[in-house]
Amino acid sequence: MTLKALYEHTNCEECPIRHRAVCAHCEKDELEALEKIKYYRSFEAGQTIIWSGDPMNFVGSVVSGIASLTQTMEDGRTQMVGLLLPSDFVGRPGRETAPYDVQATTDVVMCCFRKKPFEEMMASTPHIAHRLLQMTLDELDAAREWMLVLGRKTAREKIASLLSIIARRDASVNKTGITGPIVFDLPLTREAMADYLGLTLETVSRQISALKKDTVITLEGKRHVTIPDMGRLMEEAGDDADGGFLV
Amino acid sequence: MTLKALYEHTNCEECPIRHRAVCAHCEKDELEALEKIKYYRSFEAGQTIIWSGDPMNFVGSVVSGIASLTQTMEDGRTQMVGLLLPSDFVGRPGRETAPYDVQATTDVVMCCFRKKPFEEMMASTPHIAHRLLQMTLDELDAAREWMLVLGRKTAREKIASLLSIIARRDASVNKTGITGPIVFDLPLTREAMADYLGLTLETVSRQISALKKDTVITLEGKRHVTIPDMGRLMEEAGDDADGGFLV
DNA sequence: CGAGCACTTGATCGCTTTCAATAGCTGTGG
DNA sequence: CCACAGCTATTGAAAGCGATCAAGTGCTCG
Repeated sequence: MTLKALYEHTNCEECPIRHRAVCAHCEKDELEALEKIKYYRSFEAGQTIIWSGDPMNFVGSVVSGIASLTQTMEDGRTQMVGLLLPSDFVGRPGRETAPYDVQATTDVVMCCFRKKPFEEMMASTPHIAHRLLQMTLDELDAAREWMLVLGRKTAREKIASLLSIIARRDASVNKTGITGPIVFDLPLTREAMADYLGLTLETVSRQISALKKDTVITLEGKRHVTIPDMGRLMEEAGDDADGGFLV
Repeated sequence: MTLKALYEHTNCEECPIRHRAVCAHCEKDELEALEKIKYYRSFEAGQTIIWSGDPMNFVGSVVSGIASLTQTMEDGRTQMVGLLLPSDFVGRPGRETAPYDVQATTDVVMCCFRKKPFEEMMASTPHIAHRLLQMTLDELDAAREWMLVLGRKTAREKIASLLSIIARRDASVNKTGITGPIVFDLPLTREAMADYLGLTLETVSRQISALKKDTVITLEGKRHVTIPDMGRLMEEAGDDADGGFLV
């Protein structure tokens, strides 16, 4: 697999997620120890990385691409409960089986560690445990933010909220200022957006069309989005346009 | 305040949440250090413990009673994003201002630490940091479980889910077996349940009446609930009655 | 050119909300 | 002791939003 080969010999110092991942606070010697037990795996878009209920032999970080955590009810209803971006961590030290499906939404490369050695490292390396705590607290905040979206926002507000999150992340990665138009590609299908937002894909499609008609967004093709006025989008999301960027 | 006096001199060894709270893994000497910086505060039902946006001077554990984390939109829509039971932790080390309102749902007693000394303790006491990581991961799981409820379940299933959670917790606290009827008092008003479930209080009331009519539950007064058949309730919640108790 | 997939759009249905009236309970004061 | 305010909860009727069912578009790939 070409992607895998691409990452096979990357060393941690040059890793694109070095400063944000679970290893962010590690000293040089700690990094070397991690380097010895890490390995890369790549997954194609659509592939299931881990099945809910299966034993988890490894933990790891998303290096590139987007993965999702999904819960499914017996009758097939599904809800996405997490969106994993580069640097996000997968797996819970100490847990035996996976509680959710983990799926590659785009092509994904992960930096993996077998669970046992990683747990041992964690016990002896406070920097890793501390960083993991920080990241988990951030994820908890994000999950709670999303509970407000799921529980109380209208379909239109839900779409605007999702677009605003993706736009903000993109602006922060690309160091684009928050003035002027923001342009990005949607990394999710309509169906994935629906699973994230607790909607049907038809409703997602309709609301995107409506936002387009009202010039809150512009579309080229199905996925390429332009946000002419970020403040406007955040109003549509029901967020306070002032406070929103502090997140 | 009498409640406060009641807890003023409690020592940690006898503390009812000793084995579950953030201090659970502490050794005797670590506990003594914590003991020196702790203090108790009590709050009456309905009181706001912390206002969203306010500086957080302390962190702490719920000793008794129930508190809730709530987010509010500008137009007044509110969503509960966390239910804090005894032993649950409030506050995030390293954070300056509170992201949510924390409200006392019943009378509440908290074991508090000023933030600064607690952060210092945490840095020097891996047992505390490790326990906090565990607890945060558990909360994250609970939040994600709730995202499925909010995003994909019907009103009836939402109510059944909430009742089943409360019933399970009660059964585990009281060491009641899971066979035979379960009896408990609802600690939440209809409005609080609605805020938790992303519903209106009218819908909550209607669905409770419906579950009563269908003998899934029995009510004495407005709050005293009997669950004759837990398996039945879990079916109504849309959960797998087999797997559900493993949580 | 046709199959397959992602997406859009239309029409209708039904669940939850909204608006509104009422009941039951508790505490207060004449 | 009763009247009444204030609160929580229930119930009814109507409206609205998103789901469901269904058809059709546009694109890519064999």
